[in-house]
Amino acid sequence: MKDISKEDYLRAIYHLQKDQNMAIRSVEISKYLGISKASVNEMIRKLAKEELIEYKLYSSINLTKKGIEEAEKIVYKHKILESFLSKILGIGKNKVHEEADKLEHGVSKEAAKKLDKLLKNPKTCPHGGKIPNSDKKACLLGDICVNNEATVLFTKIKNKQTLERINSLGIVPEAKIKILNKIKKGPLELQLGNSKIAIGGDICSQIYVKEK
Amino acid sequence: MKDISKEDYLRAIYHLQKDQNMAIRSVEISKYLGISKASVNEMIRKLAKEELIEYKLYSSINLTKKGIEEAEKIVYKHKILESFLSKILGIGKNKVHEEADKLEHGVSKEAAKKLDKLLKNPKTCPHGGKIPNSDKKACLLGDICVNNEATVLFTKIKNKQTLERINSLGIVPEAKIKILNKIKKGPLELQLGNSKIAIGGDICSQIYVKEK
DNA sequence: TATATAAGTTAGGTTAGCCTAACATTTATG
DNA sequence: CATAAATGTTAGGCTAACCTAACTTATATA
Ligand SMILES: [Mn+2]
Ligand SMILES: [Mn+2]
Ligand SMILES: [Mn+2]
Ligand SMILES: [Mn+2]
Repeated sequence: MKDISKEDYLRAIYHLQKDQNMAIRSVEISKYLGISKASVNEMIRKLAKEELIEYKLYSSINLTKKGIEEAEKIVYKHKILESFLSKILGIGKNKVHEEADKLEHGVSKEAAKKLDKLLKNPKTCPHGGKIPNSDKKACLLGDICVNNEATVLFTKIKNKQTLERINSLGIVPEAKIKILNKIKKGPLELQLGNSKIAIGGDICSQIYVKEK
Repeated sequence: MKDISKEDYLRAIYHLQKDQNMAIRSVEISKYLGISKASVNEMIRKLAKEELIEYKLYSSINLTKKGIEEAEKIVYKHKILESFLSKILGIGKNKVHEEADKLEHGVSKEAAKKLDKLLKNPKTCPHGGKIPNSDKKACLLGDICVNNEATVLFTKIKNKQTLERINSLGIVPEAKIKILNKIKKGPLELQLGNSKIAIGGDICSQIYVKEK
């Protein structure tokens, strides 16, 4: 079976980037997957060559739009399988991740959709993680039009200070936002819950969202 | 994921040996799996080293008892998965083999048993093949005691003429037999349907059965 | 801001599982 | 029973995905 490793890397990167809400470091993939830094480095280059991730020498890593698409396909299968194993087969929640990690590479899109339906379209996996809807594609916050609404996926910010600021504004995964106003090459005004905030255009191109 | 190839080889060998009711040739594995003769030769040696098959240079191949056990584990998973994909998910019968071929390596024994129960313990897969019961272990016909009953699994006969004779007596996979009499180092007398037949002791050690 | 520590890279290797081409042995058949 | 065809083996090679050890670059902190 092909691409098993690539799929595991993509799912790992997606998970880490969402978890940290920023671009990730290769050592984290190494720790998450239990694979040496050298091997991770090798795979990182392959994924970059396929334009699934953005990566420069000695720098941090983040998924491209194409990478998010691919990652969500496998995350979707993984979480649907976990739900199936847990809710329908009654297998312990502590065991389902490991088994889904194997099955995710073999299950077809068709079968995953049928499982989804059988489960009555769950929103989350047994561990509480959101099951992605890969029908809606990710884009950058800056691409959303005025008056439209979107959900934050995660950012690709590199700097920790910048991230702190963004997080403290409430720009975190799953946050719902509405674009209020856009000034050419200037800041973006948006509604987030009850508060209105403004974000620089440069940062807007570092935030992945999904349009509602 | 480890042992994927080995499991595919074991399932292929089990299928072929049962299908032909005799020891098989490596070229058949090659054709069945779409793998070169050279590669099959390589794997054959590994399986023989692990005592999963019996094999001598330039000779035919058959599963050992241990090999049957291992093969049945994967055949069981394969057919249960096919049944699940077909009957519960409603995936076309023409597609389920391919998908089960991938999933069989990742599904746990526990999950397979739960699927089995969910399906209400089917006896056959969507293509009509018997789902093996790996609780009962295979042994040689000669090992069965007088008055006991058994089901033929398959033979490990090498010679085509010998096989013809055995097949024509009704010693074919799934045949039910009862041992009527055993003469030390002599022939075995057995009941097969309405007829009583006698089989030489040498042949008895070439027929795998499962005791009832 | 110098230096220690962490992170990332490179070089060199291993293993499983595949391949083709050439050669050896067995089996089938005229 | 000789020879052609089929089957099996060997030699040599390849790729993906891993590894360790040594080295380079970036980051943290005193
Ligand atoms: Mn999981
Ligand atoms: Mn996996
Ligand atoms: Mn099948
Ligand atoms: Mn398989």
